[in-house]
Amino acid sequence: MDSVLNELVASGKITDPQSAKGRLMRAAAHLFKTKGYERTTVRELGAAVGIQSGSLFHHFKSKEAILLCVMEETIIINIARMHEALKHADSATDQLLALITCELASIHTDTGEAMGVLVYEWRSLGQDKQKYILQLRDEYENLWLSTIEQGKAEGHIEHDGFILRRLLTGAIGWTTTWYRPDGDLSLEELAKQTLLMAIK
Amino acid sequence: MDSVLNELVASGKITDPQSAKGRLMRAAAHLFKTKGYERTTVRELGAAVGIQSGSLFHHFKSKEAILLCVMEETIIINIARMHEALKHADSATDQLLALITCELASIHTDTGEAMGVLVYEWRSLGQDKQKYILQLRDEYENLWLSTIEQGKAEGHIEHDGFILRRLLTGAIGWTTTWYRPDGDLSLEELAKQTLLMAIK
DNA sequence: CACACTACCAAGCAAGCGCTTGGTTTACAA
DNA sequence: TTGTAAACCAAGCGCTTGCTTGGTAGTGTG
Repeated sequence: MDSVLNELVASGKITDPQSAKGRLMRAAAHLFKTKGYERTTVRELGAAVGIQSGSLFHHFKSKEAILLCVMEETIIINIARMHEALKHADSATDQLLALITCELASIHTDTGEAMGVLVYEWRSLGQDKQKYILQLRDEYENLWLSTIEQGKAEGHIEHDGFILRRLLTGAIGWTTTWYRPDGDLSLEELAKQTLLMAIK
Repeated sequence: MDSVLNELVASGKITDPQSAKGRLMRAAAHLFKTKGYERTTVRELGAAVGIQSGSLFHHFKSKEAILLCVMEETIIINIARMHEALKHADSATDQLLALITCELASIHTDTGEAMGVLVYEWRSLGQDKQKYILQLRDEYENLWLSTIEQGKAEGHIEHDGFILRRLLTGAIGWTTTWYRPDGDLSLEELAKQTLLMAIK
């Protein structure tokens, strides 16, 4: 299962989560998410994976490089997963639900902490790195926009496409602050309620 | 005009924006919003208002106290403005539109930068201070929830109340990243499009 | 065995941080 | 004119930060 991830690892586009580097990145995502990038020290980072702070710089050339790597791989994984999800949906409404579900899953399953970092810590990147990440995001966003336009063509959507996407981005992203996957509300039900905002 | 603000200043609940302390807080809100709290140094803060870094500590006992003060006063102002806005709306739909407009205005007019700080920098507060701010927020949130419940009673809302409020919080809050008040889209039109997500 | 390479440690440097201190200027009231 | 308090400056302290350095085990290869 999770053939999408396996394929990305096999093709070398993503660090193997089992490797030392992969474990470090997961620990970094956790600390960056819960404490914030700036408030996380390299000493904490090292302690989290059981090595000295200086040894981090054998794997990454700087603390910022760790952040960038976490962000970069997270986007790549979720673009791939989204493409996969779209394959199995037919109508525009189904596709929109698939995108919503996919984005909610990206926030609340394995890549959840990294997604939080991606959204809330981008200011800690240098300008050129910000641009690079933004470029990757564009590819992701275009998947959304074309699906929404299709929904308008089919008459299920009233909103302006750009505005709707942005409102949904906020609504979905914010769930990171309140939604708990192990609570009463299922991810599917949450996705349905979110879809309800988008269609007539 | 802006009698709400004037009254709060007159009653001593809010720092006079004209005073030295008020100017410092505005500068702090600007820097905290654009650079983030942790990446803003007391030296920058001082330079922004034309004093030495050490002199800041004549007005505030710590850097964190500045952050807390910015957040606290921002909530107080916007709770007051929201109460005022609700007075002039009749139906639940009108009231909801009023709340949406009010929250959008809080983000995109005078308190905008401070609101951004409130939303994105709360982790930089110590635990006890976080609780205090959260408490203030509860008062604000209750205004929303009771309005939404009224909308359900009148049959204009399908969503679960808590979920809808949270989705709207995200959708509205996220506008800080993309909406420009001086662009083509008016704040009223944006409010309408947001309302459109909430009602049938 | 010799060599190379990866992964790490122990120690610490230079810079920047929040904040303190002791003293000076300014404003205003008695 | 003198006294008092607020507002500020110049200097720097003590600490933490990201990162560097020189060296050492462990592992695989010819």
